[in-house]
Amino acid sequence: MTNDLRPITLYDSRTHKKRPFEPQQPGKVKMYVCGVTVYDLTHIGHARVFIVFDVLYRFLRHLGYDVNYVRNHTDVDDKILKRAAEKGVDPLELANRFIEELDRDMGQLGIQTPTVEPKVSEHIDQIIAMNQKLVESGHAYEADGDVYYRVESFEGYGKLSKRKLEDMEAGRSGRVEESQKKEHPFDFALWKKSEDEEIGWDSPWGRGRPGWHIECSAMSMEYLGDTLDIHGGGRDLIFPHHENEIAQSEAASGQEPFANFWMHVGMVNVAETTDEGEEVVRKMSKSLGNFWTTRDVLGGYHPEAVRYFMHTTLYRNPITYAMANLEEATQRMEYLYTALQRADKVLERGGWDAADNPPPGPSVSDKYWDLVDNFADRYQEALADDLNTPKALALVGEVAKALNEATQADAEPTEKDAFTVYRLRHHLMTAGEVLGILERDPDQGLAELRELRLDAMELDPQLIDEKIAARKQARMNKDWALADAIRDELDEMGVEIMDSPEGTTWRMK
RNA sequence: GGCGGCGUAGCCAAGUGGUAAGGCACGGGCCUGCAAAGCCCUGAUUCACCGGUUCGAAUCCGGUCGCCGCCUCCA
Repeated sequence: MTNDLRPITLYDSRTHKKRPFEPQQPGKVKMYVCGVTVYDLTHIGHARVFIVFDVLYRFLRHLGYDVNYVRNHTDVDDKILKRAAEKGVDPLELANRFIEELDRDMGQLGIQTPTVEPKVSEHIDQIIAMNQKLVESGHAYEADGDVYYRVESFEGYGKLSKRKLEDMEAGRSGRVEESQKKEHPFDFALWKKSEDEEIGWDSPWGRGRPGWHIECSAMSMEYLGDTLDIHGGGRDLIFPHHENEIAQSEAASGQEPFANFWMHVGMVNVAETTDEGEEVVRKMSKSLGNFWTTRDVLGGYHPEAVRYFMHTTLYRNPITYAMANLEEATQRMEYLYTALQRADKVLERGGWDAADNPPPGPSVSDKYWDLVDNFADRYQEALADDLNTPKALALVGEVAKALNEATQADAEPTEKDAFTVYRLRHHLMTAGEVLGILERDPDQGLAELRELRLDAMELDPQLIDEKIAARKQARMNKDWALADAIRDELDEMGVEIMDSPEGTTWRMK
């Protein structure tokens, strides 16, 4: 029954506190996440946000919640118009192209498709209707074909970002839009007049296009109603984007709050060396030009390694993108897949397999009884605490270690041993499903992981296989000197070999 | 100037009142023809610093220092 689903706790950045998450309708979650303005390839800051909410989406459904997850594409925006003009292409075509690129990258990362992915260009009517409502109620005003939100008309303005209009220094960031048309410097555009050559739609205020913030209000309310259970996005959207969404949405609907929980994902930082040779860690951003595209990162690292890396830090904290961290994550993925591979081999040795012919239960070795029995609960508890993925990974590591320990022996396993391995393996797989890792067959996963490094070093796997075959021959002849020489040769190529009863496997160092 | 966050072992990183998870690196051992992989053992009397509250604080309060983010492009 939906009423007795496991409760979870989430940190709400509006109230700056963790509190029990209670959807308005028991068991049904309305979640809206701000997507990307599609005028370029995504960077890994975007990827982090997508991964975080993907895990939340997976976890809620894992617990049995019914989740209505809406994540938008902003396909009408001045940055898109600018880029399209530079390239001499149609803005919507440009946007669609980058939506396709985004889908490709996020698909590779194993991001599950949200329930709805609305586009601004397909919701112009809703945006105009909301603007009309705001103008009629005095929260917005028309000025020479533009429509502006009147921030002073909304008492709660600043409640999310905890700032007061009078405390803010207009122009502090050097990005204030000069406009004589506005009544107040912080009034923001709901609708912008379009010049003839610009994209535009007819409206009560003439031909124009939506401003930046209004689309999220209009589209979230279209699909999820006046009050969202969860609204998420990157931390840098708190002000002004989410602040403005609150002002628009609450003023338009008369309902408060617009969202019960605000979740904000920490920034991805990048370490750089200054001209003085100093190491500094700064936020990755387009304007600083220090960003890595998702595409580039996936060219060098496995998608599951990228996900693992993202899970090593709490989603609210900043994370530093660095090669060493991605390499460590890669190593951990290899460790986890190796544990699964060992489990499969042990089951096979006993005449069973995990899929069609599992070992009979329910008896489990005493040593692992607690772990097998409590794992699911402990794992859920970790994630139910505001998505504590580092803790979840610690538990995953615990199961993998137990699995490795339980598969130390080369002997044929007893029924009890095999069933223990089978259960531990199952837990590891289930845990992986929620985090979006370990979704490949172990052999496949390991092959993919090493393939990226193979490519990086421009090595031919066939050559490696040949050398391993030669070494096998030498070992059968007990020509240890030759066998070791071949191994050293492989080692210099960065190839590490592992002998086991089932034969020799290898991986990239 | 305003608002917010962070500072935990060599490195990464959980823990927010009950006596410091986990990972990487390092060292020792088991296994191995030798290795690797895997397994076992090993590391903070201590959580930036100072003071306070408390039977008890990394966790709460006050102050100091350092770093970062936002203040209408930003995930």
